[in-house]
Amino acid sequence: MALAAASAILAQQGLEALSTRKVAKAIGYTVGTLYLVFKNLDELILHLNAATLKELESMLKAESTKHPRPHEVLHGIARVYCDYAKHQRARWSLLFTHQLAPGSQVPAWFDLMVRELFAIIEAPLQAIKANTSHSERARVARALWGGVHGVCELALSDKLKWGEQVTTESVVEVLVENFLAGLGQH
Amino acid sequence: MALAAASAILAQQGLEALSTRKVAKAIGYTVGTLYLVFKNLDELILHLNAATLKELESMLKAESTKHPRPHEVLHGIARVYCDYAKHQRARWSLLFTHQLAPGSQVPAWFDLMVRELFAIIEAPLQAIKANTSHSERARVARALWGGVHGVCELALSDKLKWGEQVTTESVVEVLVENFLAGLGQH
DNA sequence: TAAATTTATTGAACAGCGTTCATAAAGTCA
DNA sequence: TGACTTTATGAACGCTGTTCAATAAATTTA
Repeated sequence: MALAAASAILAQQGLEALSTRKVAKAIGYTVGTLYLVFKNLDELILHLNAATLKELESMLKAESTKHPRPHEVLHGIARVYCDYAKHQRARWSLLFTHQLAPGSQVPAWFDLMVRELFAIIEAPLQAIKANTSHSERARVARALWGGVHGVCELALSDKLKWGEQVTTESVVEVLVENFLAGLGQH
Repeated sequence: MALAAASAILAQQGLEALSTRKVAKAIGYTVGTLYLVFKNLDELILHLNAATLKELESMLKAESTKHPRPHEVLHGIARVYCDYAKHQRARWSLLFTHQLAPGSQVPAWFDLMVRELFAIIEAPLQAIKANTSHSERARVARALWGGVHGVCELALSDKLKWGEQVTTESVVEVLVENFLAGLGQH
């Protein structure tokens, strides 16, 4: 209930509007009660982020099966990723904006979810470049995905300051296209 | 004074610790006075970000002159960018974390600074691929830089979940290397 | 110099935030 | 019914951004 309410607040009122009191009120309880379910707001956000990761994962996996060739798979999931970021802006932002308190670290099960997401990208990369070491494949996947993510982030927050005929999709396209072309060359 | 104090707070106590009261106290004034200088916290941050952009610009420009070949220039400034992000974490984060209130938009002089930063990246790209249209060059520069930025961001906030032998620099290296290789191919 | 006016500064106030905790209500079992 | 456990409350604390009438200081005018 709390997670659904939080998700709704994010969708309707944005990142900044998310607060324990609003979530509590939305589900008909008081703040104190919410703190019996979640240790603190960070933990609530963590679980919300987990749900977001799950959603993203299923969407990317679905897209993966649509294309026969690995290049198309990567272009496809990049596009899906951008779309998700655009349409679920606040929820997506929360994934990255949220930085946990210094000292504490993300639980292992969350780490695992992230790794599984990266596995979706590593698979077609493996198909493009076979016989690469595990760490090399991880490096390439993270370079590509960090890249796609960065373009989405800057584009959505309007920080790339491009002209009008330049769209987010076309920039992501350029990034993936050139990266994969370069990858095939080596 | 206020900007210097804010910068110090960011460096010593991190992003979250930045508040109008702390800045005011640090310069020996009360909150009210600070609001006579800046309309609100957003405006203070805007000016702080402008200073950050200036600093970044001069560092990237300095690095640009160090290398004769455009490939080396781009690798060099990518490295400088990562270093800056790593060592001035909070200030750098503030550049991107900070999202202005809905409706209002960044002033024109700030936009111009961003465009000038991108010009530093567009120059070596122009050398690599001459005879490309203005908008195409803008697209390529933003794809590359969005990418480098994304890798830095995810790496610094520890969200890429790679193994231990994978460093931030090596991932950025992979991204730039492959992108430029692909660019040369087309 | 004295008064008038402008400028600079204050500090209290408001609403909201995350978080805690003694208190109270509701449910369970003997 | 009484004892015990679970569930929920709401007031409180210290923090946040922001505003604004009141005050102090500096400057200008008479």
